[in-house]
Amino acid sequence: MHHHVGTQAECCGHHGPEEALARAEAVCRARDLQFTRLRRDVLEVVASQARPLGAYDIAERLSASGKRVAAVSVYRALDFLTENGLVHRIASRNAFVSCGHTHTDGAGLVFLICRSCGGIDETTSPEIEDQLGRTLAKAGFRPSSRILEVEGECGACLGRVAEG
Amino acid sequence: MHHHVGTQAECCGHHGPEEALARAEAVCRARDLQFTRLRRDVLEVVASQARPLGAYDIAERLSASGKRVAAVSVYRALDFLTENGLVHRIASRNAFVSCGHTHTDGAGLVFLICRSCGGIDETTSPEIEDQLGRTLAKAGFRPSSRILEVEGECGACLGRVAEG
DNA sequence: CCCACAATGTTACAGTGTATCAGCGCGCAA
DNA sequence: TTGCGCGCTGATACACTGTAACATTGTGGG
Repeated sequence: MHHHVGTQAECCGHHGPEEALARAEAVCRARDLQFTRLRRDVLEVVASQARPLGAYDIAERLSASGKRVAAVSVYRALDFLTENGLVHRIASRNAFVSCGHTHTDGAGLVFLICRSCGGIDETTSPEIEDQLGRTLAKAGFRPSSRILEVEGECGACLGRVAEG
Repeated sequence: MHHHVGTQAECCGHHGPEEALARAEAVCRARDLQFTRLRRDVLEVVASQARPLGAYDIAERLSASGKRVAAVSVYRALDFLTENGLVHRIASRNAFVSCGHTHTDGAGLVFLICRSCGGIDETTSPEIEDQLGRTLAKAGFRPSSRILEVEGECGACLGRVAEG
């Protein structure tokens, strides 16, 4: 399950950076790819937040620790990470989140973005995938990729309001 | 039905500008809103294409007929049109298409974007909506808006390749 | 050591979207 | 008719997002 309270009072499901880094290392070792310092740092920053971060935001955070990191470098690292399913781009926000799944293959993801806390949760639904497949087949359309992003209020924020 | 061949050899379902303009006029009259010249022109340009157009692209086309139209004006018109469900923004492309439905309320839309011809088709699926609703309820998430965009190959382009 | 190649640094620039303020048009009240 | 208010448009400037091009560094294999 990807619903558990994080260590930083986040309101949405969120895996910490350790888990993301471990998975990234494993993936890169398996595929014989370089998990370089920059890529590691970018992933760490992204995974440290439950909400999606913009590339320039990431660059700023990385630059805060002395050595300046240009946005273009961040973009390259993000390209690498997204290609390998370690982070996802949120089209409706021009921002990035670390992937919270031990990756099957990148299909079937649903992103739940909370308007109140800005947090993002990632889930999958075979049923939706099924129905979408049927709908596409009926339309004679062969899909190669898709995005499904929902904006609203997450359970934690709804509960918080209810309590007052 | 929103699947019919347009008059300009488009490959995807596409309603011409006349229909879009007529609907826009009706909507604005009903809601007591101003369907100004600029808004009309922007909608006409957007509706004349089966593929999504960028705001700057629209501005260029409008400027072609003598009088220069700045991008900012186009954005304002697009804001108006999207707020009233007359055009939709395609997040994965940073572009806009005219709405092909007599609008229920804006929910449940699925956009099919063809990689080959660049055309876009708009459809709805109550079944997907159902499943999505269930998935969100299970996650304790209250949705306020959503986007579902699929990229791939449309039927016409698949057929064209098959024939050779 | 040297070479090939991948990754990063740096600068410049293109594309997308917004803030701000000024001018314009039009209805409406005095 | 004049003046006012208000929404729309024009125009400039700017912020944010993303990419191209080329130099430099690092890394691994001959």
